[in-house]
Amino acid sequence: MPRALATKAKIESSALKLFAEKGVDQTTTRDIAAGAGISEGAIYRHFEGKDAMVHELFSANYLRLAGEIDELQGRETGLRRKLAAMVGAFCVLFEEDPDMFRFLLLVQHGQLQKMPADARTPVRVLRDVIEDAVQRGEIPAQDPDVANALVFGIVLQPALFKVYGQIDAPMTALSERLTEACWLALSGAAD
Amino acid sequence: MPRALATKAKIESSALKLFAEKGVDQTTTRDIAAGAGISEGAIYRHFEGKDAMVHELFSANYLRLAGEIDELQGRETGLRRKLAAMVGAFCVLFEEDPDMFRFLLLVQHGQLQKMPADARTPVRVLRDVIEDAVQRGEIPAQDPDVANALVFGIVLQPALFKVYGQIDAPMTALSERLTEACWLALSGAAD
DNA sequence: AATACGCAAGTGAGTGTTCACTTACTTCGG
DNA sequence: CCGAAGTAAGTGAACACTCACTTGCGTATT
Repeated sequence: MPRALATKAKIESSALKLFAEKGVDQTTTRDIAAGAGISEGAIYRHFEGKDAMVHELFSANYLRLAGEIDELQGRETGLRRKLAAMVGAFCVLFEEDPDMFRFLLLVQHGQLQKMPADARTPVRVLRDVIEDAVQRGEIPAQDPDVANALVFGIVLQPALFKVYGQIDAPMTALSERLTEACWLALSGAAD
Repeated sequence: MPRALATKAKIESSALKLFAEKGVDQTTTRDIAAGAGISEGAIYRHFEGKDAMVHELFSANYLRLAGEIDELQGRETGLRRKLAAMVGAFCVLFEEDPDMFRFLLLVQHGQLQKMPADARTPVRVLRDVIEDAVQRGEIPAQDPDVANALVFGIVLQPALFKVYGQIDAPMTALSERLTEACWLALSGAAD
């Protein structure tokens, strides 16, 4: 890896960790530099500023997550199997890098609006899957945005509880339970 | 209302609105004073500081919410009816004061840890209801924390989507749909 | 193969601004 | 008339960002 990219990666990893730990506003550029083992000024060789850094970090990780979920979902047929694949992937990724999810959950409030309207986000990926399932008659007709929210809630809230230490079990152990809950919530719609 | 209480209420309402709109860190004590129509110094006659104000605001509203939900739940018998009462109350309260919920959702990350461990929070209220239902054999035995997370996710995520403008329908219109989803998620447990 | 050159990367001591909070003083109400 | 409530101009600290300078690396030249 070229020197520049290596440094940028060190900055990103330090920032992500600190942001997840203390929040963006409580993390200073000094902290980030110290964590990365470089000087404060060096940050500005790689990022336009702190805000741009947060946005870049959010956008890259959020879209990558969408891509991975979309990829896995595309390999399966039928809503039930697609759900299992997506939920399973989310759980594995969460266990692999909890800091990243904590960061995404933490800053989403401010960042979601800054995403281009046509961006392929996790929200859009899931929405498409649900609309397709309705079209095929796999689940009853229902408001796709509400259905979307139900699935997101069922998956994200346990992750949040895990972050807060309110759930001990690893997310991967909950994968099937969550998939089943999503399936029931979507098939039992009386909309 | 005595003058002092009236002023404090004006400060609280201004702060809550601004916090919900721009986030705590992007809201200055100046903004709050301007919104309340008083001088900046006056804030410090009523609050120890900004941090204390945030905590007070969070804690009071969070516990009041728990109290109201608990009250309503206590009047019903059977998990199904208790869920309907709690979800319904949440939806009505959300419509009445969306800023407050946006505020609670926004600052919870930082504030939840500061709550005393024995505080009667919404999380505890719901947990008790679920454990009781398991005890009575109304739903299968299951991890109460996971069950808790499912219900919270099913109710909160649609509210979040509403805050983000991703759902148009008023929360009150979703009340029954959400109650049903909670019920299905809890009864269909294969834990 | 050795040297010189140019530029990207890195440094760290500023710098100006913003902001929470203070203080000395005034006004109001019972 | 006294104490609580309110004011407005500070004050100091923190912080994102800059700038003048140095270091290190790839490449071209001899």
